[in-house]
Amino acid sequence: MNIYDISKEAGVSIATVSRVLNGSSSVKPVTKKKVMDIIEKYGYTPNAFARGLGLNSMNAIGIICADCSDIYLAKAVYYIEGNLRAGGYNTILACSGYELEGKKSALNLLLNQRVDAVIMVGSNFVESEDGKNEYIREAAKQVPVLLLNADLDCPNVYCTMCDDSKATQEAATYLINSGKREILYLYNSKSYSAIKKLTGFQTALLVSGMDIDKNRVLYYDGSHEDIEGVCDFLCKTCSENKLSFDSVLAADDVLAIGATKYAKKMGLKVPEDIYIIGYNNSLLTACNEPELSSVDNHLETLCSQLVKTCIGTLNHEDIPQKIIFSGELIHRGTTKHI
Amino acid sequence: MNIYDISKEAGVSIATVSRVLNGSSSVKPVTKKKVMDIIEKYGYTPNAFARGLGLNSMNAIGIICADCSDIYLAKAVYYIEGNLRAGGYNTILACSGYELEGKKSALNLLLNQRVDAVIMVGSNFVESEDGKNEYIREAAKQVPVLLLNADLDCPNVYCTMCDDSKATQEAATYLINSGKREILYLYNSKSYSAIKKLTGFQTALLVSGMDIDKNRVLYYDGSHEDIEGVCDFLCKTCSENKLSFDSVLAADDVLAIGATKYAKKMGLKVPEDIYIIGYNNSLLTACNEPELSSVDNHLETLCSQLVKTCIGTLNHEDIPQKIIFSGELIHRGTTKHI
DNA sequence: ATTTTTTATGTAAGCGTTTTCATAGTCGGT
DNA sequence: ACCGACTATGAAAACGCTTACATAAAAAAT
Repeated sequence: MNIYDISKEAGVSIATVSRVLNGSSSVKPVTKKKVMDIIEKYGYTPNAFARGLGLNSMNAIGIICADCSDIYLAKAVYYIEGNLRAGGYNTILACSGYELEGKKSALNLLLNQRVDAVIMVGSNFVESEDGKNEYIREAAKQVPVLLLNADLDCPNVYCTMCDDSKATQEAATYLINSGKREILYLYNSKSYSAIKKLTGFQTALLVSGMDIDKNRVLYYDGSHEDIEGVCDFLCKTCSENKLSFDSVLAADDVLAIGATKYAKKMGLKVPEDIYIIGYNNSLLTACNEPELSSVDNHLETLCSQLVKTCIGTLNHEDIPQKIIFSGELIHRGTTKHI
Repeated sequence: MNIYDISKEAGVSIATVSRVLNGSSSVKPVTKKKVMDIIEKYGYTPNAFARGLGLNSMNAIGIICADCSDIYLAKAVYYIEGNLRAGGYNTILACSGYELEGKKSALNLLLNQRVDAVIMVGSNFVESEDGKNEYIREAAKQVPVLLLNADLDCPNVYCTMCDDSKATQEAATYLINSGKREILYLYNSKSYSAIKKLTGFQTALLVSGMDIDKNRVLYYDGSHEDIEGVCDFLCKTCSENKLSFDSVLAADDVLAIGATKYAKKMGLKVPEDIYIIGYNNSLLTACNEPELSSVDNHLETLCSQLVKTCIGTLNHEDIPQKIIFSGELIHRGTTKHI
């Protein structure tokens, strides 16, 4: 069943059928109805390949994320997919892993599929070391590239992000204002955005006239999901360095929950003895005991804006290259809000 | 840059270039190298649409899931995507929501994209009421349909699943053998598979000569992620019905964690006073306190097998229509293993 | 009534592959 | 040296659509 069959049955040319399908130029209402009826009768749908060949577009957007099973990235993919679908676009998904090679090959895969644009989900896509971002610049020469929670100056690259630096700074400032003086900062990534969060933390300390104690800035090198691993890591590191702290600011909820476990193991009471703040405000916050205070970065809004930007550029609208939202500290049981 | 440009530069016909690209029939090694060199020189990649038109396949598989931000479904999507990519297939993702209409339209979307096969992720895709599964049967007339954790008898539909009924029965039997007599069963879906789990639970009771107390089989109608909601629901329902129980078997980790919250709220000690068992063995088990015992259904194995089946059918291999794995109760802090 | 403008439709040329069929070239066997 | 059997290659059709251009029909203007 192809466009010829339809045109034959309707007694019109294939051009007319095509016009009906695309609703583009003018077709007499009578003709339109006649064609529509036949189309419905046979349940005909145009061949996407042929259409793609003609239009050089498949109405598909590629999404790359490192790991779509990550609780935070999965949410992002979900929101983005929904918005894209609502906008008439399909979503081609590629998970790349966290290594550069994987990212490059996932990107090539999508470009070969002739996606109309590429959305890269997650701060881990922009490296602090700029040379490593060359592959993104290359891709941007072919199609618009949209970054979620990452920042890269490059033509045809559009960034939608939360100001993680500011949000982290605010969270840290809250801890300081609550009288905390021994804040442990926990992070698990060295992406551009991770570095910015760290900077935000340090800025808060400096602004308050506090020293930055390098021992209290810990990088956890394990799996992004391994809560037990975080706890063990803290046990080991803290006993080795005889490290104490009165609060934890984590770059991620998993880290924060690991820290909660550790604190309890040490016999500390949360939040009486120690405050703990996570980041992402994920489902996990509800599992913790007490429930985890966490920085919310309005993921749903970010994603909806990102897709708007995406579709906007595809329609050749004039679109700002960077859109920055603010984060917000959500107070729960692991901090006492004054 | 298209196949003509390559052929011209290499001084051969486009047919030869095509043959080199597809590695199909015989091409003289010298010619092959010559063509390859030119292809690499220009970084040429064939146009996916044109190829799709010719082959009537884009090497893409459609994945439908209700909600790819669900912690369990996201994992499934992740494993499937990885396996598909390793097998040379792309993944087109469509999230359908839990309503029938959404499922139908997501499916149509994918079929219009001319995917080579459709993978439906999640037990919620097969309804107990068989009429509602007609759209799956229709789809199966066009392309192979692969179901993860769902069961449907239909030509060209292939099911890969965990025997949830048996696994649930085993978990319940464990509780009974541990001396529990007032087991609360908690569930939140009425999919085919959810019903089978419930049946497994009931079978365990019957086999042990226990009565099925309908009051202790609770259906939670709220969001799949709302731990607090589950807790509230239990507070309300249990106080209304003056319900007590000495153990909880939940169809899902979120439900189980909600139950843990409730138990603690009531002043019960876990596991001393009450045992709790979840289902899916997700990341959440590690957040609970004590850590949640949960039924693992070997998702990674399921997914890898499902993709094997998928690629097998596409290669017209002889493939069994149903593959059933066993689940396994993983013991952690919410049960005392004897 | 005639000319001009507008609207509706058809014709045919791409789009970039794959693949069938035909043909030229190569090689071993006689 | 010649024939048959392969092997390597090319020419061209097919895939199903979009769209620029051409044209016929209808409407508006004179």
